[in-house]
Amino acid sequence: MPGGQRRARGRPKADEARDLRIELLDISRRLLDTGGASALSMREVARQAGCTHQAPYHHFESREAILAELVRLGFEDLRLRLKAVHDRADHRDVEALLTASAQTYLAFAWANPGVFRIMFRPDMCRPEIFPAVAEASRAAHAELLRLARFVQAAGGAADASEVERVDDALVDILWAHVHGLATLMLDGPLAGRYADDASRQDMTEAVSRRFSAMVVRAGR
Amino acid sequence: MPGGQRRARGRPKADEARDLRIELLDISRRLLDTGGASALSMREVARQAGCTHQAPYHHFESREAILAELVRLGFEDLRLRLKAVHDRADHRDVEALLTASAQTYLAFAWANPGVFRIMFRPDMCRPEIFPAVAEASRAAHAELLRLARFVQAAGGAADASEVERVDDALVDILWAHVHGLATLMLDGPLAGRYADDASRQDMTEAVSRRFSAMVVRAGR
DNA sequence: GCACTTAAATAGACATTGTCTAAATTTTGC
DNA sequence: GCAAAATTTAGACAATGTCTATTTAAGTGC
Repeated sequence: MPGGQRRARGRPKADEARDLRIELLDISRRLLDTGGASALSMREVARQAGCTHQAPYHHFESREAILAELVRLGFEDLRLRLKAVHDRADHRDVEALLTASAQTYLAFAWANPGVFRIMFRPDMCRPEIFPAVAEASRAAHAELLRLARFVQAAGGAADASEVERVDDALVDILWAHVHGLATLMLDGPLAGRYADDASRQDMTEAVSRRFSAMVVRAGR
Repeated sequence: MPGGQRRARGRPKADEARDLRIELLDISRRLLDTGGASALSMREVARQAGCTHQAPYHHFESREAILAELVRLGFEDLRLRLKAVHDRADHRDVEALLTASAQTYLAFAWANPGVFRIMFRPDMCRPEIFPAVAEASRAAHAELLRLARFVQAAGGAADASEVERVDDALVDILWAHVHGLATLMLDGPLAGRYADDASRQDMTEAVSRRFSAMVVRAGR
């Protein structure tokens, strides 16, 4: 028991209260970013939060529940970012919309590497056990479907709202592109090339532009 | 100690010898496929192999070393598959070559889901600690670079061997596409659509074809 | 204002895990 | 035939996830 004043045994008094839940999430995110999923241990989180190893259990049912909440928030964040791009965009320029969306996806992955890495790993936080995660994932996916509809409409020169049957292959191609790029940028053989912020910006822009042009040209 | 005859304490006699190393790898692969990385514990492997929890340490330095070997073999397998496609292909039809390569990548991921999932996770088996893994990864990457060279040559109507400066953005797009698709097929929102073998075949073929056509058309 | 419930934390225990060290037994090289 | 290497069992340890029990403070109904 080195120096640090021992916390009282029961519920803390009102004036020394804090939102441990938020703190735990922040610490977990940091651990995930710097050391990967294996670095996020319940006890390490507790240690960094300055509480006993059991305190977190009052706020989260289990270690997996912490991951689940982070993933849920991650999908929600991603969805909002994509939605913002969509809402602000000039819908007549589908190529620009596509480019901006791709860059947004990549920016999200870069800003939240730890969470991004587990967002698509059902073994890390099982969607059947955490339905809120599944729902958030669906919602983010829906945002991408909306984008695909616009791309399709641009190809067929129709209005986006009139596109009924979404072209699955196109959606797959779009999603796979950004997702694959994000993965490779973080952990793959491209990691080195995306080291500093400036070059990463350049790269993601170049690739996104090139890809969008390809897709739109193919649609015509 | 239920029924099962206890193994002798020292080195086993020659007639009851077995290649424990191979057995451990097989068991590990199975655990990885069915339960994810967290299901692969040193002790569970040992249990399934019918030895004590320390026996595996003679064949692998650590748990991570087992993962490293599986990943190394995975990259080697992937490289050989891609090389086989390349060597057998009609190089005048770049679009077909591209489609076949993409399908090969997806087929590999589908056949080795457990290993594939950790092949691009440097936190699971650190390349700086296992240089053989880094090398195998580089070699597989090189195979993809070769493919990109052909695609570029087709665009410029030049010979593949004359392509000097490889177009980074193009390589990124190619790799990202197949990698993203594989990830989403295994764990992402596309997982459901790729449930049975037949539909998966159809899907991967359709998407690969569509994508290849896009890329080749953009090159012209 | 007081009893009761709920909230939020500490404390201790347990099984499981990765890995270290030691010991045992067999095969192999000379 | 004997020392060295190979292959295994056995026991110990610290760290982890989580269970139960306990303690104290905050809210709630009468």
